[in-house]
Amino acid sequence: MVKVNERVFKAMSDGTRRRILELLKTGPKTAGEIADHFPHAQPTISRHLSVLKYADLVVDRREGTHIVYRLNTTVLQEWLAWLLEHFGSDDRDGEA
Amino acid sequence: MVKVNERVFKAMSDGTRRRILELLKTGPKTAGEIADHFPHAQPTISRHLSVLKYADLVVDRREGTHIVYRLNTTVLQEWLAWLLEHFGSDDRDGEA
DNA sequence: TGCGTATTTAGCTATATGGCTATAAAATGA
DNA sequence: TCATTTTATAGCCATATAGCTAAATACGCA
Repeated sequence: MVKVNERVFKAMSDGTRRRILELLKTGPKTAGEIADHFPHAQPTISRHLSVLKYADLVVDRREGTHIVYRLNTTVLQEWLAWLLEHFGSDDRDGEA
Repeated sequence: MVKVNERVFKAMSDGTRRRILELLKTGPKTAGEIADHFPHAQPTISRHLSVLKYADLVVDRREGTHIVYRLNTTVLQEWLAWLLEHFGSDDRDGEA
């Protein structure tokens, strides 16, 4: 069983996926709207979305014909917190 | 020309390399000392070190027979800052 | 049911990655 | 110079990744 954290690192290691996440920061978007922002074929973006979903970084919900993706802010923030905990500079006040 | 940031993401996407960085947080180590901490063959660790070096996350210095690796704290911190800027939660005070 | 739209899945290719063993290279000391 | 130690490089293999096109699936509506 792969830890979520590991999947998040893999998901974040691709520039297109990071740009998808940044795009989703502006609000939920359908798969098609997302694909329109990138120079790749639509199935390519679909695959990126599934990687992001596997990492739990995004959540999808069907709405009629469309599938709407939105950021899973919680996982993203938890990942950032993990990073800071492990690699953040230790020059703060209450450092144990 | 690949941006450093991109290389950092790639470098960080591997668990062994992240553990090498965590190890180096405890202070500089020779390549051999680092390799001793992992269940992989020495050349495998050497390759991981070169990936970290390519991302500028570590710096090496020859000391006689040994090669001492140390964290490049600056790049790591700048990467974290970039991450926070792009993906950090915006629910802080002075948000523009 | 049948059609059109939206999206995913399948299947392919090319390249990248991470592991290994064997070998090379650099420094030291006899 | 030669042997020893330390580390890197070369070369190989298996798997993963990212891209594509073509086909399948899901839904809404006539």
